[in-house]
Formats: sequence, structure tokens, C-alpha cells
Amino acid sequence: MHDIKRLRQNADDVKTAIARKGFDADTAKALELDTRWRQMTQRGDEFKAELNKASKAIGMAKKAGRDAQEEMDHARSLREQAAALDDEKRAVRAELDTLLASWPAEPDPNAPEGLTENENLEVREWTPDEPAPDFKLQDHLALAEGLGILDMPRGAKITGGGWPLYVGKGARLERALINFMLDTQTGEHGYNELYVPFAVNRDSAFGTSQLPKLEEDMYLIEKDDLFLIPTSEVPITNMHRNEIIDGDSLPLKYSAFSACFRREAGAYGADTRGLLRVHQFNKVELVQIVEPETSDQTQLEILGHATEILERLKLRYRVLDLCCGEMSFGAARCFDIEVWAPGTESWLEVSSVSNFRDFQARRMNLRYRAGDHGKPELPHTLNGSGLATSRLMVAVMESYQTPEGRIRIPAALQNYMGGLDQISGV
RNA sequence: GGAGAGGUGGCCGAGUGGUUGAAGGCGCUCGCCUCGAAAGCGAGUUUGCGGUGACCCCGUAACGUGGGUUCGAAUCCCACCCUCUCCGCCA
Repeated sequence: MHDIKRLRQNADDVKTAIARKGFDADTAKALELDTRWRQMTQRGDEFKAELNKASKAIGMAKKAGRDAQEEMDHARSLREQAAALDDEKRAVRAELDTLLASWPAEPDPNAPEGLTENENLEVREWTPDEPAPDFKLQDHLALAEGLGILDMPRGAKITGGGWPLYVGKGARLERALINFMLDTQTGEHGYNELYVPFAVNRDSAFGTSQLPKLEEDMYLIEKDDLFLIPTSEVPITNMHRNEIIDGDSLPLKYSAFSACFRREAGAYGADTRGLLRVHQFNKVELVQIVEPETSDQTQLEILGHATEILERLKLRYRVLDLCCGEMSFGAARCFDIEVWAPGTESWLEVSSVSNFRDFQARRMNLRYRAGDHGKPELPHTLNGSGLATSRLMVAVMESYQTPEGRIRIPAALQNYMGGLDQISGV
């Protein structure tokens, strides 16, 4: 959500910034609505002031035993005028709020210019110190089906296409990845572990800015008007919605595992093979709520926490600085981490590390108070995946395959697999 | 799902439809006192919006949420949400 006060002062700056994301914000319309709203607010408050005064006078008159019929008639007409104005004002405010809520966040001045993935900037690439394989690589689907550890057809039977069913060692490997990641983030990087609800209400979905834009991308439980979470960012960050946090407790660092659900409406094509794009996947999420001055640094810290996982798994990855048009609705700056899938021969997004600055905080009325005195202020919120499994699973399987079609277990995961060092069957 | 009780400031807790943003207590902050502390005494201590960029000040709004009655609602009426207790069902 945008700051109306900033808009009053710097409408052109706001419009220009948002335009970098390829969005044309009608700031003139917003300013006009705001002006009308303020005028009506002022007039309405004057009516109410007079009404309050009149009511008190009536109260005193009655107490003194005097008749106050004339004053009461006058007060009634005041109330009616105030009420009419209020209705009108509410409508204008609703229109203004809807308009403001539809604008994406302003990108950071340092975010790369551009609207398509071609303008994303590669920041760095990391390659493990391993010899290149000297045999023909299979892709993850062929490998996993060959071993019987992934059963997409039965997943489709149970639910539908894109709902993976892991079997045996495949299921165990998925769980090992989750436990490894969660243990690393909570045990070593100082995140407080949460276990969150997998469904959220509309206020929460609005707070982290999935609503209104992404309504069609989420699963809606109509009967209860709840959304299945597309990421645990939503329940985690909304934990403190409508709260004033003690500044001394910042930064707040939370990590949680959750299943994530995405309709992927409109997504189709080559990306859909196997586990590349599915409706349900698992993810360990990292969220921080910090003081504004530190958020840029925090973003790099989270990026490091996420890439640490890939380095321990010895998986090749690269980091992209997303251009303005590629960032999510609420982000001011975003770094994507892509892991290399050698069998599929493509880079797979396994994490987005985003700085939302005060955009989400304002939407969800999340504030903090620095020191004992002073006004509540908006903190900055950030999150990053640390990491998402289904694609990570692809990279592990394809990178650790043997010429016989087996999958070696990365050293970092062997303890989580009961000491197993290779999958050769279910 | 059924029955009942309840939601008031950071916390506890009062509040007969009338000058109540809200008694009292706790906590916290500042001051006095003290060598220092405790105790005691005194003062202060919610947030949003508008006037105005900030302070002060003025106005307005907020007692779970949203409506309604009324000149006037924390108080009366309606709907909804949440919490607790009991019963039922259930992983």
C-alpha cells in the first residue's frame, strides 16, 4: 500500500517509480479523490463538533429540568446532514483505497530497469568443485520413474495433474531436504521456528499483497472464504498484523516449513514436465521484520542463508537481480536464486529473496515503537525461500545421478536418510 | 454441531443512556526525597484521521467487528467474529 501523504507531496515521483514496473498509476485520480475526501472530512467534523456541543447542552438542560425540544430538533437536523456527508465520504474513501491498493510497490532505485526476464541481471554464479559427469544424463522424471520414487500418474488419479505423489525413498528424500533446511535455518541462522496454518483469511492475503492481484492464482475454500497458502510468507508475516511491536525485539526472524498451493492458472508448456511446475510443493520460508535502516543489509543476509543450503548440497546456482517488471507486486528489490538442473538443462527458480520495505507493513498496519517514547513507525518486511523443495529435488536427482540410473545422496543429507548413501529403488 | 459465559487502555479491573478517551489498581517514565536504593509524595503515560511538513494546540473517530435506535451509546437492539466452559462428533 502506498503512503497517501507521500502521494500528496510527490505524486510525480510515485508515478514515475511505479511506471518502472510497467504499471500506469492514475495518481491524478487518487489526488482528486483525496482532496474531496479531506474536504468532506473537514466539513463532516464541523457538523459533528456542533452536534456534540448541542447534545451536551441538551443533557445539561434536561438535568436542570428544562424543556429542550427546540434544541433537539436542531440537533436532529445536524445529525442528518452529518450522516449524509459520511455516506458520501465513505464511498469516496473506498474508491481511493481500492485505487491505491491496486498499485504495485515502488521499486528500489538500484533495481535493474526492464520489464522482461531478459533484463534480469546475473549477480553471481557458484559451481561446486566436482568433476563433470561423463555419461548421458537423464532428466528427473525419467530417473524418478525408473526408480519408482515418484508416481505422477497416481497423483493425477488421486487429485489431478501436477499433484505429486512421492513414494518410498523419494518421500524420505523430500522429508530429508525439509528437515535439513529447517534445521540449518533455525539451528544455525537464528530463525525462530513456526508451524503455521496452511489456510488464511482475506485480511491476511491482502496484508502480504496476494490480494487483490493474485486471487485467481490461489485455491479458495469458498465455504469458509479461506485461501490455501501459496507460501508460508502469508501466515508468518501476518502473525503481527495490527500490532505495535517493541523496537527492542527487532529484528524478528521466523522460519517455517509449509506445503504451498498454487493454481498456476494460465501456466502451460514445457515447464510442466515432472516436478518443474506443480500445484503443491514444500518450502522452508525465511521472514524477517526489521528496522528500515537495516533492510538492505538484511536482504543480502537472507540471500546468504538461502544459498548456504545449495552450497552444502553442492549444487550449482546463480543469483539474479530482478528487473523492475519481473518483481512481485509488493517487492521493492528482489533477488532470485536459480539452481542448475543438468538433466533438464535449465535453471530452476528455487528462491525469491524480496525486500518489501514498508509496503506490506502499511497494508497490514504493522508497526514498531523504537524506544519508550516516540511514535509508532512502519518496519520493513522481507522474506526469502530457504528453499523450495520440488525444484530442489529435481536438481538433487539430476545432479547426483549415476550411469546406472541411481541417485547418490548428498553428504549433507545422509544423516537425514538414516545413513543411506544411494537410492537404487523404492 | 448444541448449551452457557465472556470480549473495556501495556496488564488487571470499574462503568445507572448525559460534559467518559474512559474510575481505581499494577506496570512504566520524569521529578522530589536519599550518600545510593527501597518506601513515600507529586506529575505524566492509547492510536488513527483532518486542520498544517514537524512540535504545540484545536476538531473528529475508536470500549471485539459491522449495522441500528437516540439530541446523545462502552451502556439499548440486530448480525457477525473470537475466547473460555460443558455436551456431542472426530484425526
